[in-house]
Amino acid sequence: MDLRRLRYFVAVAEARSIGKAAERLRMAQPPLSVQIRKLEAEIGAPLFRRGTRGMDLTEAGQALLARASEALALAVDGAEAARAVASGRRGRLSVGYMFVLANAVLPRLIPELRRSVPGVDLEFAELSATTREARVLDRGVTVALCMPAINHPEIQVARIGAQPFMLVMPTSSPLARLGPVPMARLHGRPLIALPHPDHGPASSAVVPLLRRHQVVMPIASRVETVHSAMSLVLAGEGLAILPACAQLGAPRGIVFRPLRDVTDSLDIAVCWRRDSQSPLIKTFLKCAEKAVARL
Amino acid sequence: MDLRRLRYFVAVAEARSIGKAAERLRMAQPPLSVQIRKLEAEIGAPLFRRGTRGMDLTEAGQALLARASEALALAVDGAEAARAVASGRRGRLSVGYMFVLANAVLPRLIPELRRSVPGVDLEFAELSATTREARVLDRGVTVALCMPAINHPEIQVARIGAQPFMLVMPTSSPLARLGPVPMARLHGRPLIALPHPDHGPASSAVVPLLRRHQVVMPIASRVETVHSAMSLVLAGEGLAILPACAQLGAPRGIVFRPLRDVTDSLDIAVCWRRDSQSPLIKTFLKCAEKAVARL
DNA sequence: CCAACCCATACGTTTTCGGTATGCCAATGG
DNA sequence: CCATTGGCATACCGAAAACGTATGGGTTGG
Repeated sequence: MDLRRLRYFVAVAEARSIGKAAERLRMAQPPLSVQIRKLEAEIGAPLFRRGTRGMDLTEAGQALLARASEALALAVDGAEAARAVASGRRGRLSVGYMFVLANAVLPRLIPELRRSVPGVDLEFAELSATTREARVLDRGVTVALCMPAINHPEIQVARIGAQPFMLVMPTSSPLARLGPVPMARLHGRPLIALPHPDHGPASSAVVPLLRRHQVVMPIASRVETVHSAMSLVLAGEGLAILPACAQLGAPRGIVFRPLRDVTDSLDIAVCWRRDSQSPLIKTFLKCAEKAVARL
Repeated sequence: MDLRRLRYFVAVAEARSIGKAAERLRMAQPPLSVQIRKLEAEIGAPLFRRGTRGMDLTEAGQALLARASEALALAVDGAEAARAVASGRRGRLSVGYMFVLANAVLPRLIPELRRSVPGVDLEFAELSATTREARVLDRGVTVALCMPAINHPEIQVARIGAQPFMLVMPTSSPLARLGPVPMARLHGRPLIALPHPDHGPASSAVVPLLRRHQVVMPIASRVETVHSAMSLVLAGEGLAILPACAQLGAPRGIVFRPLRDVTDSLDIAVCWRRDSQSPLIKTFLKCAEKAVARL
């Protein structure tokens, strides 16, 4: 069962004549006649009534015609769909994001994406610090919006922005009355720590910052998300040092203050499998840069 | 875009390996590899990710796979459908019937047909004496249930029964009190005549009968259907001589009586185009014979 | 470091397809 | 009534495509 034969068959059925169909197919009449007879032999039944004034479909031919033209359309549509996906006009883009960035970035990013790639099915998935690397590697997500970037040889990273660290405390804290808080004022206070993804669960993203200023903060709790961190801060468990953008998701009763003479920041990055050939990645990158531009 | 390539593609996609797919397709691995690459060249995009442990569909490949397997299924289904129609397991059978036979034959015929050819779309169309020949020739109906048979070189006829002529009159007629009516009693009475289809509108189907018995009946009216004839008989316009089966459709106030010493009858016949290759005709013939058997 | 596995490439053989030439049949027209 | 025309079928040849065998290259696992 050859698709070419079906194409020929449909052409003959529509032209009601082998000669006319051959002309439209830009081929000679005899080989077309041969192909039609071969198709009939393959089916095992005549598909046309040969009249003296052309060809006419038998009922068996009509039954075949309906399916054949549909199959034909599906085949070309399949090819076109594959091309569309390969070119990025259609397809699926699964976006992973870390919760810190959700409030700050997604409201700008999602509409921008929908405008840029209207034919693409978008899917969003929250990533945790512990699973984000695996989700990128196993293609659970096409791209990941991370802070900080993933560090892995198979994963490509594009830095699209950064967020300075800020001090996070309850509104009632005496430090909240200050403007930029001197690092020295933090010495000895309990810290709600987020581990740095690259350095294991016992680490903290702000260890280098504290060490540089010779400030020691005992770690009161270790949490996975900025949200948890802010909850514990609100509960009076301690202070946190979080990227500025977390402020957008902060509950009532929490304030953010800059740290005086501190320029440390966490990178915002787009990460994807180095061997991913999805053409949507560069489009996504543009959208993400735009969304992060004036944070 | 070749259906073979699509078949190969689907096989490789399902086996997730060229080697395995080649085995299932009973061919060597290299040509299959070549065909897949040719398909990718035709599409213009890679359809598989080549890993060291086999092949894996890209998103473009997934988009193609859905359509390709559907197209494949449609192609084989089309072939199967054509075979089914050619063999008579499926298809359409358009049955033409003349009104005289409707009441007597259809109630038996239709259930019998539906049982015999359950996959076939049945269609019934009433035929008039003037158009029945044309409807068979132009394939408006596949078969025609006629009385009498159609007489035409292109039309094949199978006689499946006959109906004797009977005298039709109002219940109030004095002749209705007799048993078999002697032909001589009809002499001079007005006749409601049905034209014989073969002999033009000015003929009558009972001319030979009357002539043989040397009976003359002036023609009061010419009508097209037995129904009209009976209406006029009821209205007192004259007598009619109709095939016995018309009795089943007779209105109240009409009686049928046999004619003494008369064995003339009208054939019931199935008629179809001699060049029609519908396998349903012989099945229909069996059903029609059964339906007519004990009229 | 070698063996196993899997895909890609190369080349010769075979199948199949398309083109040209021609025959056959029926309908049409003088 | 014969010639012409229009349409499909058959025969043969050259070209293209596909298949099989042999072989190379890269990665995984022992």
